[in-house]
Amino acid sequence: MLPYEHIGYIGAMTNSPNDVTPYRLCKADALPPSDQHAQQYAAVRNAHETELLEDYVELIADLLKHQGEARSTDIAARMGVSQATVSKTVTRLKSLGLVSSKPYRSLFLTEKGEAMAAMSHQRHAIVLKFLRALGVSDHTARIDAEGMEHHVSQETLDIMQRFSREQERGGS
Amino acid sequence: MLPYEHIGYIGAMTNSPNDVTPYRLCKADALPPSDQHAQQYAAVRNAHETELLEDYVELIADLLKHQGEARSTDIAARMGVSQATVSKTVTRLKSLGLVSSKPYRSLFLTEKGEAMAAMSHQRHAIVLKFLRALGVSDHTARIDAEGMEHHVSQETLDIMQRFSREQERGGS
DNA sequence: CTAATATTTTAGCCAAGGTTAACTTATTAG
DNA sequence: CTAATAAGTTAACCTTGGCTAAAATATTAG
Ligand SMILES: [Mn+2]
Ligand SMILES: [Mn+2]
Ligand SMILES: [Mn+2]
Ligand SMILES: [Mn+2]
Repeated sequence: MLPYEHIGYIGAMTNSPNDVTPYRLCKADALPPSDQHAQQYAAVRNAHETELLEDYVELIADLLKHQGEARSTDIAARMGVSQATVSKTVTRLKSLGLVSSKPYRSLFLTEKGEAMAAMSHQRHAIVLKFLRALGVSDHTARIDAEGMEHHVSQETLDIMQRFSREQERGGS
Repeated sequence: MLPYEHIGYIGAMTNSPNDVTPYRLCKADALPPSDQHAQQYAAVRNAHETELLEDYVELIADLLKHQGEARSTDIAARMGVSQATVSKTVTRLKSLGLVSSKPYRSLFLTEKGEAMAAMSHQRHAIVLKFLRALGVSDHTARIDAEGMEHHVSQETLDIMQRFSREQERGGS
């Protein structure tokens, strides 16, 4: 399958009345049709809604696994925010049925929370491994993966995984 | 340079008193040191602050280039939000010195706005091209790029660009 | 020129995610 | 056991980025 099959939108419909744009001028970087463009931004807004929740449950799962318990003071330190912020977000996580806890006590994940944590963790790992396989330094890969992970579709994840696997074999 | 040099954090310092985690159990996916971990999240929060601004100036530049003017009604349609939302965000862009306009008239970019738009556009283009070169479908690549672009460091961008270039030559 | 329509702005609302400061509860030292 | 310290919560505040409904301005049709 060849890349660059759909470059630009030469034949795309445009409903603006003053569409006198000469065909030749905007070759490869014309605007996508309005509705598709809107879909792109909507997908990003969508990702933003769950981003923080995913990071929290992932971190809580990691702390439970590696430290035995997930205290909100650790979360605050690891996230680099105040404890008050953690407290409020945890309240939200509880109201969403992702986390359970008694006041002043350690945190736990619900079934739903564990499911989300597992998926987030796997996705995070795939992206991180891919970036390292690409040749990105560990430090940078970790930073980029933390943000990118929330904006990578399943299709791209599959391709990233395949790439890492091939790299692993054929890697010099 | 071999990948997977720094896997995990076996030798990392941990200051938690109840650190009885057996060495063998958490091999490849131990938690990074607290301060580095916090840096990751801080970088993401940082990106979130400019994300929308970047998308706006980029879109405004695109509209100016392809349609001759940037009306807030077009922005609203392309972003998939209400005109009121656009109006408010444009007020913010103006207060940040990125956009200029007279009331009820079309929008323009300041020098600063154009600079930001140029950088954002280039970064966006690199990410999109990279995803297509990887083999991701055009539709998915556009969606993923719209979100990923804001979380990709210069180091990774350089590597993506090199990858796309090599793909272009050796591509079957 | 006037009336209808389209565009832009404003006002009032909301949720998320951050802050500091003050308070409450747990844990630890003596 | 009590006092000091650590951890967690709550209250009050802020900015961002959404929304709807209403008002103001521009543009277009007749
Ligand atoms: Mn993650
Ligand atoms: Mn993340
Ligand atoms: Mn962009
Ligand atoms: Mn974007």
